[in-house]
Amino acid sequence: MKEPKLKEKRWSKDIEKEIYLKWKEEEPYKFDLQSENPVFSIDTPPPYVNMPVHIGHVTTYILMDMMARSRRMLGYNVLFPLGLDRNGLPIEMEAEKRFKVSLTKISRKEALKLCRKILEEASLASVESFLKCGISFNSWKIGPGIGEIYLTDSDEYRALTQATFIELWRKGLIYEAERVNNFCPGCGTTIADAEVVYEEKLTLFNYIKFKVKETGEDIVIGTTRPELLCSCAIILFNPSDDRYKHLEGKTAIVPLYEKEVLIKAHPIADPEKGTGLVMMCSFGDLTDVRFFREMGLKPIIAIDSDGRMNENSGFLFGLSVEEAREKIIEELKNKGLLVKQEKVMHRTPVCERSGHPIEFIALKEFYLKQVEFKEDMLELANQLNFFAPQSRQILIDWINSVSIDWPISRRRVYATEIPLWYCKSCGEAILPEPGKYYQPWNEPAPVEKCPKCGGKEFVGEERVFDTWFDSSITPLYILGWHRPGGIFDRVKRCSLRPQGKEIIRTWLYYTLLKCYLLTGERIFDDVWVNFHIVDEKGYKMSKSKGNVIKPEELLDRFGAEPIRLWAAVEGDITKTDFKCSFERIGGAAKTITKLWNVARFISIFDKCDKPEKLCMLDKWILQELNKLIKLARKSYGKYDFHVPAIKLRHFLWETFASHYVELVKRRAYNSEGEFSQAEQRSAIWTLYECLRLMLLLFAPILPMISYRIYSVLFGKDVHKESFPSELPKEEIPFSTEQLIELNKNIWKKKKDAGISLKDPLNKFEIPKEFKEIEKDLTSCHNLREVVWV
RNA sequence: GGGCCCGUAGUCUAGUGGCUAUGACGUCGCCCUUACAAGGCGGAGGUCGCCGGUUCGAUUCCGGCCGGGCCCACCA
Repeated sequence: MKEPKLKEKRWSKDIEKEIYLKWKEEEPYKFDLQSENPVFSIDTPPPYVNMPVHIGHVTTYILMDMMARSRRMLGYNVLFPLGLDRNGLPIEMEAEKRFKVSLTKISRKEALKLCRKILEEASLASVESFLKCGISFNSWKIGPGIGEIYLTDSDEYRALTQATFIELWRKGLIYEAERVNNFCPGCGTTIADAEVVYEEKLTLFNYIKFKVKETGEDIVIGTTRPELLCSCAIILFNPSDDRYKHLEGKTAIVPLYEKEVLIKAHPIADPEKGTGLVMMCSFGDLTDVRFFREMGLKPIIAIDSDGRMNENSGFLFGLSVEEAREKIIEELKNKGLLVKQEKVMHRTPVCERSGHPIEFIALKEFYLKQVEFKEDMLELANQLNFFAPQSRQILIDWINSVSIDWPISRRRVYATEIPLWYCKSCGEAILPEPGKYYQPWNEPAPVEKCPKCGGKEFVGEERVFDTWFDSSITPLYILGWHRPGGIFDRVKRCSLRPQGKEIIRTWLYYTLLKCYLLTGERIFDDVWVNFHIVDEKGYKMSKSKGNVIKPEELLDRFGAEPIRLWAAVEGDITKTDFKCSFERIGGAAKTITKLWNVARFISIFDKCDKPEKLCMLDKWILQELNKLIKLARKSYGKYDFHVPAIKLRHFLWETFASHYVELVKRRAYNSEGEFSQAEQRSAIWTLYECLRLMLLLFAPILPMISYRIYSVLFGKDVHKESFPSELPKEEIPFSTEQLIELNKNIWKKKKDAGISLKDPLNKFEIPKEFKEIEKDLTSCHNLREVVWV
């Protein structure tokens, strides 16, 4: 027997390693600035550097890689860069935890030093995992070039963030205002609505006794925020609530503080809630804010920007909100003013990053106008192609819910600085020229004299940007907008934004908004929105649940190709979550082995040229494969790898391996000389041709195994080949189903007769449609006599 | 309270107004048949969530319900 040209007995992650290290070294997927081909650009989500890579990242980047690889084979010049997010609170929070300091309480330079330390230590684990997965990023080097790995805290990136601010400022789209907004005491900064999430928390609903001044009667008010008693401005009941009609216009006395407040009917009070009486405090939530504004009530601010109670709260002064709540409850209890307490589940607004409950505090912040652009944003949302189409609605719902402009300034340290200085004498804001990275707190103003008053002294702005203000320009950055050598002017927009559905209201929305305000157009053609990877039981993976599956663990156990096949075969992640199951990934690994074995078998034969005329059986299998070529071309273009992967796998195991290979084997060997040389050549050529086409179809999904087999057997890089076009149509006298049925019948008959598959069968009836493949049939099944029917 | 999505064998999944509902994993039985036992062959397993309607005919279209997930909203 001949030696297979594929030496290794089976596929292994060691072979994978050889290949990805070679790719890392040679960078075969480098973005080609000279190419004339149409550009296909992918705005890859930049993962946070200091967080461990989640299996969800790995899976979605694998799917993005399939998109990149298939577009390359379809003739596009693909821009597929990796970015790493290094700005903002996650870094700062880790620094605070690790070094046990509050970054806002130490010197700014010191604080930045600690953050840089965290960043230095943050291993490039994510980069390493992506490499092992065979992801075809343009480059593995960090740098400013188009396609290179970019860091969101690099001077280049921050300079661009600042340039966008300067431009938006000049367009009059940014203003500063003091208004009550979401404030996270944990982070010590204002945050946007998009960063607020709600958590069901068990809270005590406290029933507190007030006295009515005029009648001396007691009334009872339920509240979850007793610590705000000092800021109580009015007490409301519903106009339809007969229990309290007699209280209209009377005065209540706030317990402990002995302050007098009005009692009034107002539809905002719900008779069903608590006792039907509600106290309005400044501020328990944003409704209160609105209410105070509408009623012209003067708010009493009880919580300061450090999250502690201020002098207005009297005996609670200096306590944190939680401490204050405990203390005041204690005090109310002691004085017999607390009637009862109920435990209620309460939807509490918390900060998405720190998990700290939100307070409502007025601070001066910069805002980017967005409310007046809602209609434009809805229009953009309708112009985009969403994959899956249902995801569009999530964006539309969010746009419709926008009610205030976007607060973009933050009182933190490790983020892009707001590039502004102020004249010390007249307060005029001084804007620098765009194009450079500025640190106003650390460097002199860009002007000598104030253009307004001629003053010569300036003070630098200390606030920084919301991280989303940085993240919302990734497409502009990767396309090199406003950058020499960039391709933005040529391509105008980014082809594809792939991202998770949980960041539609932040990353997608803000990117569309900002790029629209800057360029006047939609920045993407397509948006691909993915669901998530959950554990085997369907629960979200989290550290606290201890159900996190690390990608490294999977890569170690299976290698990348089985994970990649699983990612395609498991389901449609734009419509549903994937359950991560070792069993299923292991199942995918079998297909990798099968592909390897099939190729190894074919590699036994010496490749030959295409014969003049192909045998009917060979024409048939090529027509079968042609169906897959058609399907894959269509589906890959729509980012659907699921259906083609399933069909490809089935073709490989069933149609090709079980039926075609079994039937053609003896003709390919032709060890007894029963076939002509032309017939033998037809078999061998077709085996190779099928393998070649299968590898081309599999290449975007299984890049490493297809790369290896293709280079050994065909001497070329499969990823530099064009995607196969449809084959010319041939008439086949029998159907695939008929043929499979026929084979199965013969196998079954032999089995029932208790004879071996290679034993002869004396008489067998075969439909005459198969006449043209008679020799293959009789030889394969060892049929002595065929009765044609 | 409003909205969106989902519901097909133990698990995952394809699919369509019409043949006996697709395929995989798992499971059971038999088999080392010379590429592959990480294999081959064969079998079991389903009222396509429930109830109505449209239709000659519904898993598919429509309405309602139940179950699951997500998002939004002023429940103090």
